[in-house]
Amino acid sequence: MDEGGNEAFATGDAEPFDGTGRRPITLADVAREARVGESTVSRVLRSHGSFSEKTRARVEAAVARLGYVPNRIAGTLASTGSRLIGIVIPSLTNIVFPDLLRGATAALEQEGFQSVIAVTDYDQDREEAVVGSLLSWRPAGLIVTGLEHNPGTRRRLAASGVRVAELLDTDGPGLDIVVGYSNRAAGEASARHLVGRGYRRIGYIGHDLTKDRRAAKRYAGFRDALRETGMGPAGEERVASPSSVEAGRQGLAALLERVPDLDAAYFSNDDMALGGYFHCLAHGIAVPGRLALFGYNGLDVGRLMPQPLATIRTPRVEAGATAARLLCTGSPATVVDLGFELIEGATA
Amino acid sequence: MDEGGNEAFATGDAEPFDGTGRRPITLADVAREARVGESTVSRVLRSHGSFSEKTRARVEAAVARLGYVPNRIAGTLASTGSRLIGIVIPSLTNIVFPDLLRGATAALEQEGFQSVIAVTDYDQDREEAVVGSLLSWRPAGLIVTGLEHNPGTRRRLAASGVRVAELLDTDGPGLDIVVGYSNRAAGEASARHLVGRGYRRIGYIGHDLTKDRRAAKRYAGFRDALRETGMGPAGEERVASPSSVEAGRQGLAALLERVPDLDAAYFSNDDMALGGYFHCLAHGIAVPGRLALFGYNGLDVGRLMPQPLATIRTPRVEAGATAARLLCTGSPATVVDLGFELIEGATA
DNA sequence: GTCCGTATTGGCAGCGCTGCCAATTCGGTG
DNA sequence: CACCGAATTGGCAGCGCTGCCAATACGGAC
Repeated sequence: MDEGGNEAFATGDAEPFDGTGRRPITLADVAREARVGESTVSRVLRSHGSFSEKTRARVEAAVARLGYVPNRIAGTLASTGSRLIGIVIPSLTNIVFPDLLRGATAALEQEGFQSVIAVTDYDQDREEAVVGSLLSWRPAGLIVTGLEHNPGTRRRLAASGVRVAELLDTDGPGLDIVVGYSNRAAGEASARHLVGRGYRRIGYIGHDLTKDRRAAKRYAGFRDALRETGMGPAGEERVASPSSVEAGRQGLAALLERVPDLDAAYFSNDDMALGGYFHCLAHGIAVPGRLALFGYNGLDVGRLMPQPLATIRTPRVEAGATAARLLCTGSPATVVDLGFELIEGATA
Repeated sequence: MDEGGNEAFATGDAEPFDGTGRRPITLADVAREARVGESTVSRVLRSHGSFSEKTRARVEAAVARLGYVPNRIAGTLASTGSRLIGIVIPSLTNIVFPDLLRGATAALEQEGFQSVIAVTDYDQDREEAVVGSLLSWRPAGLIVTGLEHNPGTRRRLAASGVRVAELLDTDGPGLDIVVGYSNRAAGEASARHLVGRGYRRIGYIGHDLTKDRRAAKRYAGFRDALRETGMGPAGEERVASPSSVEAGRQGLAALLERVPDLDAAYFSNDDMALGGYFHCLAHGIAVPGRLALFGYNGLDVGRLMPQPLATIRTPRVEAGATAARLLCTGSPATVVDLGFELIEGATA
């Protein structure tokens, strides 16, 4: 009607009219603006195939002039594989999973992939649901945590044919790619270390092991290694909540109540151990003279305690990065054991 | 072959053959299997439009038989709006951002949306890049952190017409939806609280404020409030690294070296304050008798220290959830100030 | 039994982009 | 100056799904 007389109507074929937020600009608009074919624009934008320098400049100028943003939804649908990787983690509360995410998203970005994340709250049924949800985005790959999945999840993964990387655990058979370390061995190493340092009344303070399978494996390794020495745990306390500083503090308090002559405490992770340390500080319990403390994960906070925490450092960021890289590069199925490092610290 | 005599081969008319990893199953396959039209399948799967109970059952049976997983890429392209929300955070190292993510993804999931996250490392140029990248997924909305963005980011956001929620800061003009609290007011409240408790030689220990704009605003509020009382900070220490327990410990050590008669330390956040607390423990500095400590964020760990940390609790999870909900429901532009809570603790 | 309004249903044209293939252009070569 | 292989380029058919609209079925009211 008025000037130019158009707007939403893509009437003839000559209505670029990017305007101030009307009809979204498409690749066809760019092609018209640059006076080249659509496929040429596509080639230039993806630096794929051949085109002259002059063409590249024309296309780039048109893109800039129109403020064109490619539509990856359309691009993904048209091409074979997507550039998405789904990441499934049990929790965002425990810093180890953001660490894993950090490694994965950094590597993914480098390879030109984007990540979609989902959280299960340590619930296998929720895992099945979010895996289904992620699969509907037709990702190039999926990163999941641990090796334990319910049958529905396994079936969906298998049926989808999507590559899968299972992280942070190598104690058991994997589906495809496995990147991590042995939680069982970590538990054993912790027990042996404590025994080697002369502790004899060693207790365990853990959280809800039915949900956190990797913590359960560490516990099993710890317990079995202790039994091999003929002693076994001097006492155990399982807090019915997820792991946290608070759970560690309460757990140690409760255990000491029941087993006053404990000389060492093995916690299911560093957060719990930090809670235990706070309990000791608050109650004047000398560490490690009266009670030794041992954690798991090797968090920064443990290193900076007045007495550095004895713990096991796990390569979480590296595991995320490695898994991402293997998925992006289409590695064959494999198991990568990144190992762990025992940190002697000063609390045990 | 065996019982029932079907399985993979829906021998219909032309090679359905889902088989074990062959041609992916599409909605058309389901329609053929259920002997209904494609649009009917679509309607049933989305519970949208009308169809008979008998049809629903037929379709659902076919879906189950074939193990069909809808392709959201195609669905999104065909329909108008996507069910994706992009989330841009500066870091995954500081637990406050996973907290924000937690609130947002939980609310998003409830509304049937999925989140795509990107990390900027506190770099505005990287923010511009990741915003561009997220926009190419044509999200229904974007959640970003803070109010400061470079011109390129603002231009892209405006041009895209996508709804935006800016989080964790209300000190300044927003683009669209703003959910958070005043960092400036938090800094002021901290300063007034310390002054009110009788401290007079109050120092500041912070991290790299050129990148972390919200921490800079807290500092400004803190400094200005102190100046109003006529005293101003007794000393300042800026660690050149991101905030961490280590930075707090080193920062306090350095500041005490220069200003030995400090009677209180205000940290840019709880992680830093925890580091400071560890320094005090390690060096026998009585808290708060000899030195008071004040943090920011209200992390769990602070509450569980032998002496609960004096700090300000911020509603991070709620901010994420609120922003997500406002975006999903298409709320008009608005500013939601969630406020904060001063926790007296025992360290100041 | 006929007719009409409503509940269901199917057909098909795109959504914006990529992959394939044919068409055109460009530089030498003989 | 005609000719040939390589480098560029454009056309167009889908990718799998949704939205629109026409077609059909159903269920009383007459």
